[in-house]
Amino acid sequence: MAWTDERIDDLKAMWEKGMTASQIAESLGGVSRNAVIGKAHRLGLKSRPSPVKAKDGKAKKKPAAKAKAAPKAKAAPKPRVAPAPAAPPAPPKAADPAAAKQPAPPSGPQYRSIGPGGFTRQSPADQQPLPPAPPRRLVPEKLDPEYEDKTGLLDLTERVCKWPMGHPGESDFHFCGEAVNPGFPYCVEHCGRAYQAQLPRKDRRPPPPLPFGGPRVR
DNA sequence: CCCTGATTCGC
DNA sequence: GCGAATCAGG
Repeated sequence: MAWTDERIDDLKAMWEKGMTASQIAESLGGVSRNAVIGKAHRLGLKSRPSPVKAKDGKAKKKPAAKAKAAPKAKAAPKPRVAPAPAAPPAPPKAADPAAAKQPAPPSGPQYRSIGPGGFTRQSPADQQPLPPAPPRRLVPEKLDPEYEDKTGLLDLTERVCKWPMGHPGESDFHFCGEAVNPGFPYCVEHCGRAYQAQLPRKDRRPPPPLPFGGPRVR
């Protein structure tokens, strides 16, 4: 992402407004916190309460060219930004009383596998058919105070589980909010639901019929 | 751990 | 010029 005049103006305004580099980076989009800080300094915007002391005078030696040439020795420098999961999130299931009880102990073959984050994929035998979507409300109803402290849209960060609970627009809609399985958008439990093991093709059962013969059109 | 800003230096 | 990597304090 290039630093257009417009983005630079936004950066300046936000920086001077006291927003943190992270907030600015998120707001601008397409740049990291480091990029924002680096740019701010290049623009001469510096100086803000920094947690790091400005050690002066003595012994402020940088370890100099330390390791900069050398660290390439590290075979796998881990990228700071985790790649987005290839698989898009599976559609969340509604809170369904019937689904609360686990199915009887599996009598059929079990297909399980371990996901890349170490979670156990849900066996197809355990998979619940998606219940039909309830009627949707287009405008959120008034927020139920009971859910005010639940994880809402604005509470989502890279490290909380983004698995939706309930339905958007309803008063009890919120997100799981547990600590994520590192590198994934969901907690371990919900990774197991989002990334599911596949049956061998030949054994695959046809998908349940879609309600009223087709996807909804909005 | 999480956050923060500062700095360096390969590109 | 850019920003990832790193540092260092809270």
